[in-house]
Amino acid sequence: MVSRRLLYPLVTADVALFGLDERDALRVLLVRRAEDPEAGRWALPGSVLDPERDADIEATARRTFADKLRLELPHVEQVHVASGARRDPRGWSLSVVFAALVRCDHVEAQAALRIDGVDWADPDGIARRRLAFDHASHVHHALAALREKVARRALPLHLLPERFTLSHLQRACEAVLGEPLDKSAFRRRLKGSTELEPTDAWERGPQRPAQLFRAAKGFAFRAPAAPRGGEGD
Amino acid sequence: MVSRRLLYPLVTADVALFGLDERDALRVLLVRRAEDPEAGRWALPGSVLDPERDADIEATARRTFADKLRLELPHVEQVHVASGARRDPRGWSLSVVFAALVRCDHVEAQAALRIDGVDWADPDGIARRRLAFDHASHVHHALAALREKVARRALPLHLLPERFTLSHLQRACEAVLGEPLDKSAFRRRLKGSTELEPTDAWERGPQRPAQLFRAAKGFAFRAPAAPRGGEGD
DNA sequence: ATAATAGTGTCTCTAAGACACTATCCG
DNA sequence: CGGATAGTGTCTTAGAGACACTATTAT
Repeated sequence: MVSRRLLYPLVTADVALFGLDERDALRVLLVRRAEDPEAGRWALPGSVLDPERDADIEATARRTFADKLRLELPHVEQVHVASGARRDPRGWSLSVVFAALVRCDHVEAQAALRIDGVDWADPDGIARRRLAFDHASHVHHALAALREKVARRALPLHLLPERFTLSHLQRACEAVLGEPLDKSAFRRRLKGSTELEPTDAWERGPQRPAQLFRAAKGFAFRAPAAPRGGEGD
Repeated sequence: MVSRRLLYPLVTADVALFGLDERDALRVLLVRRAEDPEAGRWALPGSVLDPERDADIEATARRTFADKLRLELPHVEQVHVASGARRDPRGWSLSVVFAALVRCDHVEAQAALRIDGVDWADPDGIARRRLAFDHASHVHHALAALREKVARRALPLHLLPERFTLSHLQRACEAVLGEPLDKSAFRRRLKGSTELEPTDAWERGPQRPAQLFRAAKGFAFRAPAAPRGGEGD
């Protein structure tokens, strides 16, 4: 084992899966590890690369959820690479960190393979939870990337149900950014957006009905081009 | 060999090193591979991870230049991860792509270990050069990341000599973006910037002298915060 | 009626684009 | 002087922040 590891490090994919709770607060999914290393500790869900099954490292990330939580990931995105000899007791390792967004209600978070607990945690309170390995840093990177994108006007529609009100979308953005947005400016921006489509449906409640919107065809969670010469990827 | 590779993939760091040529056009450094796989083909410089020497994967990237080109990298940044069974004939592999900026004149590009040629290539003409492996895609990712940052108002000072004029900086930004910028707006932006410091020195030539500037202490190649709630990392 | 939320109008401020203008060197 | 590049001033426009306002439901 050791001799192999000298040439070929352990490669894993870890996923920071974000969702909104019933109060529309941002949450990140943690699992409690049932086995060593770091048994009993909370961590991001992740898997070791299996070259026989995984077409690429993103497939490893997606497989994590098929195996452990029976869940298909909608939007997955590379965020960071952490590597080194000391981050995992098993030796030199490299983790590709992914960020993903999901509707919380889509998830039946059930414990599974090598996992004996599942929790939707407050991402800002992560520091106090002493996560396994360097996963606190992973959460930090993923959260920063997510905030950056939303601050740059990407719409986190993957956090919302298929149809949603503009107020709900605003709450989602506020949850990500951690600060309130101005309603008028927010809606002004969306008025001219091609990423949103109004529907005929209206949400009714104990107040004025709100129009429901949905993502336009071909929607992707991307920030629009920068002021000058921004390049799409 | 094969049995190892089933569990532990080949891990490499590839570097897209950008510089400006004597006409201030953007260039990316390519090397010609002297050995198989892909012998004779042009590629990005890169190295296989050596867990005994490399503290992390960025160290692998930096070592590439110490070994092959006797060059210290100033600014290095993760850009992308490419992975899969088919991108390298040796089997399942994972490459972390880094982008780096350097003053061209700092580089004596000399062929070295396993390299029999070195060239500063036009990054936009890369498609025609049929690079080794998936390195054309690497260049594309690195260039997109670089453009994105400069479009978002990060200053690519690492492309310039220690002291430079505002016109020179503008040419550097234009080279990265591939389009002209307005002089007045450009300078207006820099007037209030804390990233630049004027010096007492002036560049003289066959025209009006230009004031020389330098990077402020603690300068880093980062885009300023987004309009609302942008997070530093 | 009130509470609650949806949705709009308007004023101001800032940054940027466009572009003409002045300044200072060399020869 | 002309040629070249450095550096400035000014007009206009687009977008965002602030915030007050109107609209429509349930009870």
